[in-house]
Amino acid sequence: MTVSRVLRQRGDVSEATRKRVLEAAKTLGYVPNKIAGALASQRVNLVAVIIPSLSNMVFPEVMTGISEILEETPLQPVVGVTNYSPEREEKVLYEMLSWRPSGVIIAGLEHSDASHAMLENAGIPIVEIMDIDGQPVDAMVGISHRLAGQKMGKAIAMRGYKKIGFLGTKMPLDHRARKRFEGFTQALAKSGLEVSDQEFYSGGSALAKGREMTKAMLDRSPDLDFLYYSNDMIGAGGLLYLLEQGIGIPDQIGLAGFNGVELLAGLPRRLATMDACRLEIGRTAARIVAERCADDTLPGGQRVEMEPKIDLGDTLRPL
Amino acid sequence: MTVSRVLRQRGDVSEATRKRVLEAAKTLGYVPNKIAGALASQRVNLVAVIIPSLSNMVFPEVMTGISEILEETPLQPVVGVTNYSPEREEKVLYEMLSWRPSGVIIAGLEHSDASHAMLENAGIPIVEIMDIDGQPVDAMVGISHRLAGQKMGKAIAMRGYKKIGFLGTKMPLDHRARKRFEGFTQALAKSGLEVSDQEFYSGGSALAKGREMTKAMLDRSPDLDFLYYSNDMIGAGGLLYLLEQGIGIPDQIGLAGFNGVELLAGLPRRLATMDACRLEIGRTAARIVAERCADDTLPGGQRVEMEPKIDLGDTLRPL
DNA sequence: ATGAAAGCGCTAACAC
DNA sequence: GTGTTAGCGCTTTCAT
Repeated sequence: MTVSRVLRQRGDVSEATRKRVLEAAKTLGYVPNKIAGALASQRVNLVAVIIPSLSNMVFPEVMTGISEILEETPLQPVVGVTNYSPEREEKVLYEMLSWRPSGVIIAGLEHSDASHAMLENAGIPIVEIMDIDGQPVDAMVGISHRLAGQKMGKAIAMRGYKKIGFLGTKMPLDHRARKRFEGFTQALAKSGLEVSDQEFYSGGSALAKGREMTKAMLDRSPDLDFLYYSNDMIGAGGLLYLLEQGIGIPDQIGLAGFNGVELLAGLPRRLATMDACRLEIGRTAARIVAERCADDTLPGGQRVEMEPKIDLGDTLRPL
Repeated sequence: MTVSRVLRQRGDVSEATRKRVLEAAKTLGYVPNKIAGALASQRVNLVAVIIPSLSNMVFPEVMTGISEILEETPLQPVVGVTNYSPEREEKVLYEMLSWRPSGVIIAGLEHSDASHAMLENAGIPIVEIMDIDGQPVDAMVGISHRLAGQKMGKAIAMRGYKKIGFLGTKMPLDHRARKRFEGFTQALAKSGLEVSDQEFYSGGSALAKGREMTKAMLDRSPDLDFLYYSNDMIGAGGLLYLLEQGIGIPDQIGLAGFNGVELLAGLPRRLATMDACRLEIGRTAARIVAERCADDTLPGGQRVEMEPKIDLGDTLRPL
């Protein structure tokens, strides 16, 4: 009836009745039932955001970018967390799709067959984020992690480091970390270098792990002159450890991490790192979804590649 | 029809037809429409989780606890973020309630009148988390931040520190930080002490801010012998700064933070802190919601107080 | 064990 | 400008 019209502020309603309705709604504590509304209108202003984790700075920052943009639209983000498990991703995706959201923003390009099928058939804008080394279902926005690894590998080789150690997460399912590593070794190979030692961890405080792993690796391979960490948090742990040991940075040993987490700003020495453009990725993905929801004649398949910028910090020797 | 029965695996369905239905569903790529289901059944397996922020370790950990418990139930968490703004909280709450969730888990005890009214009238289990210094709408689980502040104040006074500085967030809306501060000054007062200097920040990298603020404060008040930080991140920044300056910790200056973030484990010195029981709070809140959803004859009004445990670390002098 | 029918609380399209 | 009506795609209840 008319009530619906005023609550949705559309159509022509006289000022008088609108006032009456609004007042009645307030005194009755009326909260519209979106379920019924959505069913009737075949419209749900929810955007499913599916990410692997909330506990490492990176995805919260992506979320910030997404929320920021969606705030100016009728759309609302709903997050689902997969813990880097394809099975959970499948389940979460299924759950979310069954609410018929207006769009999906999902981290990564690799999904199980079933997830892939769901995304293909959803009939809504799908934006795969973070990574662009692969084939998207629809739109994608991110950086090339392979390139990011290459850039860092090249920067290290150019600076004359020779004996390089790699420290990372033991995450066969973190495809982006894997691609970075691949790019990294590739770039080293071009300069005739290779990774001399490596160590992987899982779980626990990243800062503490970085410290332990660094100690373990240097005890084992004291001749290393560079340590490349797969994320800034373990890199920070390593940095603190080396500083304590009085090891010369960046001459005796150089260091680099990945991510550009703002945490680093407070460290005694600025760790070299590479910005993953997380905020901008979130914003761009949200913008794509918002635009395509607003105008469904728009074509899909957008591909936005961001440029991962290297931040030299103080832990690489000068050229 | 029958299809509904097999998909929901209830009622008596012959094995033969079940097979047929399942097969058909798979080949058609059928995803049930939860909207229609929810409307018809008046049941929505969603739990609204409303928190102020995702970017400081603390709420992700609460989320972990919640997810962990809900995973074993049909319930699913849906998070909304308020950025410590009562207006946004109101909006987020309204949005979420209009989806008729099965329960609400919301951070804090202070809400706008409108939010309060919505919570009271929602007719579903409401669990207010983190804080127990106040009057809950329904259930609450958390710690007493006032007590946490008091405990730390007492510990400091007992150890003979006299000139105490406080460094915290400039967050008039972070009621928990405020209550901790109140408890803290109260405990100091009991020993005839007071906060000699204080400084507040907002925004930016907490680690860097901790460093800057510590420098600023010590430049201004060089005679301070204790610094109490409202969170571990700025505390860690301060610790790193003091260590660099070669200041004797904990003798010349003692330090303490708040939260027990696992980050600390990797620092060169263990910052004294106080555990806020975040994981356990998330778990308990989820358990309450799950139980009450499963059996709606259960009474409400649960009150669970956790014990904030002090962790002496290495930055308080011994008794 | 299966089918039929009546809603759930809205929106959309159409009368008035 | 306002009221009326017919669904939206399920679940539920009641027949068969």
